[in-house]
This record gives sequence, C-alpha cells and structure tokens, in this order.
Amino acid sequence: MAIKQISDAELAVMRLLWQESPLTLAQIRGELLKTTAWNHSTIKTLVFRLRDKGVIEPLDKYGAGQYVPLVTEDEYVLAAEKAVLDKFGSAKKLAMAMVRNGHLTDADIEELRDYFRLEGERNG
Amino acid sequence: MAIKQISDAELAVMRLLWQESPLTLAQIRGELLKTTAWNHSTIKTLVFRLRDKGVIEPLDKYGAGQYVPLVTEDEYVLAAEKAVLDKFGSAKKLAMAMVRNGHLTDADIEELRDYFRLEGERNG
DNA sequence: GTGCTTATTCTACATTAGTAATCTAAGTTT
DNA sequence: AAACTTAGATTACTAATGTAGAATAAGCAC
Repeated sequence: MAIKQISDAELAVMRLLWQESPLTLAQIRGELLKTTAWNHSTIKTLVFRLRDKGVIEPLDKYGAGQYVPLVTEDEYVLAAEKAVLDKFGSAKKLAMAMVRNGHLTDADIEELRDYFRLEGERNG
Repeated sequence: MAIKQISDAELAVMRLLWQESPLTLAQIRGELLKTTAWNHSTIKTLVFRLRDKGVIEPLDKYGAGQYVPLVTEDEYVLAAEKAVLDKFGSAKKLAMAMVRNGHLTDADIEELRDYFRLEGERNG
C-alpha cells in the first residue's frame, strides 16, 4: 500500500497535522504563514492535493472543514527512508554524511545503539 | 557552491562515473543496459543534462567523447544529505528509520561511533 | 435574506524529471 | 568516397511540483 509521494511543500502541511489534528484550512494557513509567504491559493492546493492522494481526510463533508492525517509520521518516515536510500550508496554512507555534517550527534548514536537492541529483541 | 540537483535517473550515470572514469557514452550505455531498459536517446539526455548542470565534463571536445565527473561522490552525498534531512524531522528520526527498516546494521552503528570520534578529533 | 467570508472545485502556467525521436556532424569501415 | 555508426544538439511529450487565480457553494453576521 505504498504511501503516495508527498512533495516538500505538501510535507509542511503534514508536519502541522502530525503535531496537532484536526486542523482547519484557516489554522493550517495561519501556521504556514509564520514560516512561509505562500499564497492562500497555494496552501489550499497543497491541502487538496494531500486529500486527493489519500493521506489526509476532512472530518466530515461540509462540516468545519477540519482535516486529519490518515498516515502517521512514522509510517511516512519509514516509507520515505526507503526512497531516500537510493540517493546514497548505502545507509551507512548516509549516516556518515549526517555525522560529518554535524546532524547526528554523539547522543543520537548512543540512542541508536539502544534502539537497535530493542528492535532486535522485538523481532526475536 | 551548491551542487545542482541531480535526479534519480541522472544519479545512475553518476554512480558509474564515480566507480570508474573517464567513460565514453557507449560505455555508460553498456553499463546502464545491464540494469535498465533505457533507450539510447534517454541515456544521452541524462549525460547531456549532467554536463549542462556542470557535474560532469567531456575530456576534450570531439575527442573520444569521454566523460569525467566534476563532483565527487562525497561532495554529492554531503550536499544531498542536507536536502534530504528536510523530509524527516531530524537526522535521528531518519537514522532510526534506517535501523527499523533493517538498513543500518549493528556493525554500521559501531563504525559510526568510531567515525564520530575521528571526526571529533579532526575538528578539535 | 443580503452581503461578507471561507471552503471546495476547477483551471492554469512554469519548471523539472523521465522518456524519447529527429537531425546533423563527425569518425570508422570497406 | 559511400555507407554505417556514433556523438552531439534540438525538440517534444507527459507527469509531478510549486505557485496561484477564478468560479462556485455554503455558513455566518447583521
């Protein structure tokens, strides 16, 4: 059931909804305008495209126009990770780039180790 | 100077050139046809677009039509990492997704720790 | 219930990417 | 040198994305 491609601009909308939902178009607009200069129409287009892609949904037709995500951030991240790996020779190369660019810290790596163990246990 | 966007299809060409260069169009085609069914024209388009973007270069005009990369894989990976992080809340989230999807192994994580230390030393 | 505001739908236009054909120029073969 | 093969340039078409306007419908304010 591969999650349809979510574009960069659309992702900004998803981020809001993952943080808090439902949100109305007006609320989404309000939030986005804090960080972007997107036109109302543009924001509407993004929301409607997301709906058309089936990753968000209005709570009820002609209600308050509130939207909720149908895909969790986790699901999206897992799907996106696969797509993204193609761009790097391997996960390791990507991880090293993250370290080299200072985006993955010491603490992150320690957490990763723990996380890896937990995953190992969970999956036997 | 930001490396221009390299598309997925173009990246397949870059991979070959990073492995071995210079390569002629014919060699590139030969390699790509092992893994894709792309038309000759398509492959030429990819090579020419890469050249237009300034990331590869013919060794000499009207020589044997040999191409060399002007950007190393390392440079590309570091630039791409930044672009890619936008898609995930944080490097940590991406790394965890890599673990969860089984793309980042135990050994990789150990290597990352070592790598982190080395980087730390290098940068004081 | 008339007007203002907002949501929904539809349409649009530029750019990039994936895919490819055509035309021309040059090199290779015989 | 005529034919074949290839490289390079130009052009094209489709889908996705970023960006946005226009038309329509519905809800709210007074």
